[in-house]
Amino acid sequence: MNIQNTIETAVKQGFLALYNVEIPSVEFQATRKEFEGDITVVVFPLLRYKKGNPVQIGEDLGNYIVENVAEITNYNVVKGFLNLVIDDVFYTNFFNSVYSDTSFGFVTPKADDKAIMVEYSSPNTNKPLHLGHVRNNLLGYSVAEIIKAAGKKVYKTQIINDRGIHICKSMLAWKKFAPNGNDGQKETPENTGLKGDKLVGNYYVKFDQEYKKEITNLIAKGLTEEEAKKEAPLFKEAQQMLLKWESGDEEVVDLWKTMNGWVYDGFEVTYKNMGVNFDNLYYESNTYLLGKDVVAQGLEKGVFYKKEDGSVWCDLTEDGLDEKLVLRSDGTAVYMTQDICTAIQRVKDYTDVGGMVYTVGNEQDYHFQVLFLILKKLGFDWAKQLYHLSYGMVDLPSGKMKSREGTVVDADDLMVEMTDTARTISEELGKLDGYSDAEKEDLYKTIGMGALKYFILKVDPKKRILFDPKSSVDFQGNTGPFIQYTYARIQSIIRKADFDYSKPVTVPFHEKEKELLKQLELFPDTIQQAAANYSPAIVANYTYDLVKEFNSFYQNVSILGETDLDKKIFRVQLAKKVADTIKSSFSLLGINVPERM
RNA sequence: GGCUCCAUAGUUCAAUUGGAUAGAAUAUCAGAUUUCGGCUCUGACGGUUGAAGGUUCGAGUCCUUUUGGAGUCACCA
Repeated sequence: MNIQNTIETAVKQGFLALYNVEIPSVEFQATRKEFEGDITVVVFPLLRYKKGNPVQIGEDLGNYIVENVAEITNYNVVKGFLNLVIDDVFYTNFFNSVYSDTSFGFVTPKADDKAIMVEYSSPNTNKPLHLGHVRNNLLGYSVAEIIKAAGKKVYKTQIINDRGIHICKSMLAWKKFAPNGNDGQKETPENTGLKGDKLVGNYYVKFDQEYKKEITNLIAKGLTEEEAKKEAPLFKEAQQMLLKWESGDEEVVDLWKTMNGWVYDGFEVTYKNMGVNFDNLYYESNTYLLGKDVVAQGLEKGVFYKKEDGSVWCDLTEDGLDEKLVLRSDGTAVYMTQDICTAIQRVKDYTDVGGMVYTVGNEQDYHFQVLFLILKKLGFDWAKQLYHLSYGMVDLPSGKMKSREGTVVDADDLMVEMTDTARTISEELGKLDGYSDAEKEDLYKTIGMGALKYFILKVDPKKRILFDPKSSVDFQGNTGPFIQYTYARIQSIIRKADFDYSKPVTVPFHEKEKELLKQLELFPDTIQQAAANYSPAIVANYTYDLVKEFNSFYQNVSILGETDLDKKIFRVQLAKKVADTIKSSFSLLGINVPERM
């Protein structure tokens, strides 16, 4: 039973005993450092149930709690804030009970609990991943890990947009414009050494360039821009290709398979470097034809209605939204319909799924609002547990990223750049004697990726990020490497602690030790809070606070230099627990920690 | 134009979801340590929380109005 619950019960009992009034809940906060005490009961809200002077009520409650709760030794009241002092014994017990708990803060899911499916990444297969995808991947992966740690079963998934006109553009451009590679054949990843997604991406850009030329020519011949866009031969050809693909034309489908294969190989490398993974994949080419059933179902239930031209709509005007098309007049499905079906399909495939999280940029806020509402109207019980993990754009100082114009920060390039920066800095410090080259490279990657991931994840998801590749990623202050550094330093201490420090001890606390213990105690609650808010930023900021608290302790207190054996043991244990907690909480962000750096 | 989101120190971010004197980092300046690991620590400087009203014991947070920025409003995905 945690201390807060104990006090809450006591406050309720106290209120009943003193004023004969029942209260439903009690509000807590951590006591501010300038006041004496460890936990604070906010008295003001209680005035609703018992009119009176908040200070007097605080005094009464304080008295009652000190008398009735063993762990509380003292109290004071400032305005309407009742500060309670928690006995050291409580913290000693707390520490000894979690010290060797390797899953401290993590909750194991119950067998019959519903699972959550977390979708993220979901790229198009016509271009490489860029900085925007990096934010998406890091967020999605991290939120999945956090929800898992908070006690829910999680499936990580993505839907791959592998069909549509955009794919045909790359295919067509490759077919028409690809020069021959080293072996005399048309360019492939094998004969050029290019990463598959890069190669395909180049042809997507190529298409756009040639297309623009055609448009310009047509406009010069007197067409309007609108007309030119539709009449350009390349565009018409791409449309033809899509029709062929849809009718299962063998040549087109083969090319599509080949080129998508290149892209998947390329993506796999990027995902591996980024440290993210998926439990299953959905392909739009498999799901885009689903839908007729759902439309029929919706019509039957009266959720959808048919217009004269045969198109099917969902009227959401009562909920303050628009009418939404779910089936074109020619009988084909739109994006929304596919999303409805994919959601339903997932629950069919994984029957324990009770909710879903969609990691998609905030430009689709409206889309998901509509999607969730329609699913609710269709009467699925899991529709209440849908969440759109919406995040802001990642901007560059030079302006928006546009993949067609090539003004993007490529994910692979970015990761290489981060690793290089880490290498430069680490080599200057030169603390890596005895490390093999491979170990060093591994470490540089850990640090570089740590910097990148922490930089992106520490910010609230819905805020936009301004990313300056040159100066934004720092290695000092509130950064990943700063935290990794602290971890490595603790490991150094542990390596040097060549005595048996395994036994539980009871020692009087140094002020800094108590602060650290308080911070450690917050960890389980932090995970729950981060899960409830779908926010890795909460975990990141917690870790930073923990590290700051540790550094303050480290500066003020000697660990291995302590002469009292029990104190020395406790300090090593405490340092170790802090390191373990850094490691756990960083694992929730997908960040590794080095033993040395 | 309708709807949604954002705005906090020069800069990058916090603020326990309505709680105490709005906190960190960075940059700048001053100091401590020179030892478990050097990227550690302490302090100073820095704010009318975009603006104006309102709600209440109490507002960065909620409501109204307003300014600026972004997104969205396709038989595109």
